Amino acid sequence: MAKKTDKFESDLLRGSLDLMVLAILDQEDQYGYLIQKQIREATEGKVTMGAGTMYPLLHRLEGDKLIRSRWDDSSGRKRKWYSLTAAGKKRLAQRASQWNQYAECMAQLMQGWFEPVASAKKQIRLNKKTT
Amino acid sequence: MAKKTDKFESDLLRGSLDLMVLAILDQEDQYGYLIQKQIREATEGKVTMGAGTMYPLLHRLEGDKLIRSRWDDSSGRKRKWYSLTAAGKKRLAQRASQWNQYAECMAQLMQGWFEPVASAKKQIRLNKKTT
DNA sequence: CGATAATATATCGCCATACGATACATCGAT
DNA sequence: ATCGATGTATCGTATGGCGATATATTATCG
Repeated sequence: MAKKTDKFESDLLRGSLDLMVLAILDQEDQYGYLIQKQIREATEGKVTMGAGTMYPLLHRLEGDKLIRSRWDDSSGRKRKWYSLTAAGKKRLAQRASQWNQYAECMAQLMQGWFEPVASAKKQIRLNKKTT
Repeated sequence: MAKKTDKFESDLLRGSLDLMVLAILDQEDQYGYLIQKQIREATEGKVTMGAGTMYPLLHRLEGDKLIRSRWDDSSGRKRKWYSLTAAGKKRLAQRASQWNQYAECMAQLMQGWFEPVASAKKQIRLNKKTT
């Protein structure tokens, strides 16, 4: 019914949004609002995380000690900055590998329905090793 | 907590199990129990769909007119065979394309954390076009 | 022949989580 | 003063995968 051609269904995002956030925080520290923006821009608006998804997720990750937060209002604005913990980095590696395997499984089952993922081939930069 | 290294978390499956089933039914008609088996074997046990997931999903797809069922007990066993409808084929194309795009988005965001998906490169068979 | 496992479908309650709505506070610009 | 953007937070709802459970039939093995 909903004719939203340019946005993914939430069930597709489920179970990988945490991975996205972890990956973004691995690059550099961010605060929630920025992460939202980053995801939106990096995916050309195809993946959007509302605040109602973002903040609970961040709290969950912090509760699991995968990320750590600190308030900073030195720039006028009060912002809660998050950074990856060691456990977070480890989890990121796990989840990235898992996602990768899952994508392979899908490829296996979706033979004939897959177009080659051009970007995935070109933009791989193995500057970090998974596990 | 759960140390299931060789099985994916259910949230990862969420939103793509229907796609799997659709893709399998596109190849040939199947009944539930068989689909379960197919998915399990095609993914080397890494993706397993319990009956409590399978049948409700099948019912949902049928309710949406994406698949059609017919009982057959000519082989001794009573089996409910499912086949794709025209709407189902269309949906499959949509969802496959969507998955593909999503995988690209992930690749975008996960730069440096992706290993090359070897199988995805080799086993692509573009015998059908998406959209 | 009786017991057990595999086949086959179905449903129920639980629970995690993505979402929209809403709230609230601050800052810059008009 | 007002308004929009920034920034964080929480609540209720809906969805759907999961384990447990039920039920029936068939095949197998002792």
